[in-house]
Amino acid sequence: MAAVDLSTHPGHLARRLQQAHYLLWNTMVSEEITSPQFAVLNALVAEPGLDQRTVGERVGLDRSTIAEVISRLGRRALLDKVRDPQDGRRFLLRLTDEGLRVHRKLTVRTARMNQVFLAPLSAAEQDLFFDLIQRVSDAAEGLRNPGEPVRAQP
Amino acid sequence: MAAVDLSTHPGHLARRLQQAHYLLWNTMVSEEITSPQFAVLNALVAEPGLDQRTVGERVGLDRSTIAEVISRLGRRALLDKVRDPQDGRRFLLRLTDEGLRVHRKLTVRTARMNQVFLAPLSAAEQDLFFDLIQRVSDAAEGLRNPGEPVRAQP
DNA sequence: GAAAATTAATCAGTGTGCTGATTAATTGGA
DNA sequence: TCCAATTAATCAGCACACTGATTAATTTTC
Repeated sequence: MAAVDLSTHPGHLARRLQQAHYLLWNTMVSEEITSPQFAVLNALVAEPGLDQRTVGERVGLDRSTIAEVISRLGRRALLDKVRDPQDGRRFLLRLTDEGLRVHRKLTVRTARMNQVFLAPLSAAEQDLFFDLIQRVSDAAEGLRNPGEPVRAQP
Repeated sequence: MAAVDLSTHPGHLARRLQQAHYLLWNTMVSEEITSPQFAVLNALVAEPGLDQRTVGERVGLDRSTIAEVISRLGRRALLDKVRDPQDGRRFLLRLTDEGLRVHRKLTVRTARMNQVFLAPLSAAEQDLFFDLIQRVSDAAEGLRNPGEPVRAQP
């Protein structure tokens, strides 16, 4: 009888939070385009012509996952993939007109969904929510690459 | 040029948080047993003899996912699966001695990992972190089944 | 300028997570 | 009692997510 209370385990809470979000996304935003796919579209709106690896970096997806996400978006004709003439290893990515249109539409719906999702928190609590999660994520991310300290001492 | 700032999108933050957790789990807890697998072991320590569906309910995994997780734990001989003689549809689940041993070992390591993961937050902030995430998750969960209000009026 | 190191993308393999359809067993009602 | 509804589990199909190995192109180094 040495069971643990999972409600004090951040990993468990993170998974539950993502599930809750997935649910709401599906009902309020889109059943075709997923949240990571929207993140990729958004990155390419901000910086058209990025290569695949860099897009992955921007949205926090590894090389394999980003490849699949991009191939799906390509299949739906939401983006174009062109070999970089300067560097034959790279593919340069750019949204199609349809991709831009979808991004615009989902931006509106996503904003509405976020409001509903965060409605149980006051404005001050919402800020705190972002801040706390971001600090924990950043710190864990920092443990990954010990070669790049957050602040180097002289 | 209508790109959005993803750092104010709870879904994006939830995904990043889970990634960060996954990373730390792998290095500090186990490369074989995943966090959801540990959650299942933990549920069966708390309530031995549960059926598959109920375990899924306890840890927040749907019928398909819980089936695969359990089949993996069974393959590793961490739990036993026996037909319920009372109800031939159910399988009753119970940890093996090895399953108990693994749960004990991982409980210690998980506690250590959680400390490291939450280290960037003060004790008060950690409480807040749990509270905010839980409230958002619970509220979204509540939107799912409108037939079960949180508090019924008499 | 050719060999070595690096880098972008892909592939194979594993695991989580969801939905819709199906199968098998149990329960409830006419 | 028998037929209908419900329920537990499985299966097929899709999508995300990571690692390690491979391939192809570029850059570095000697």
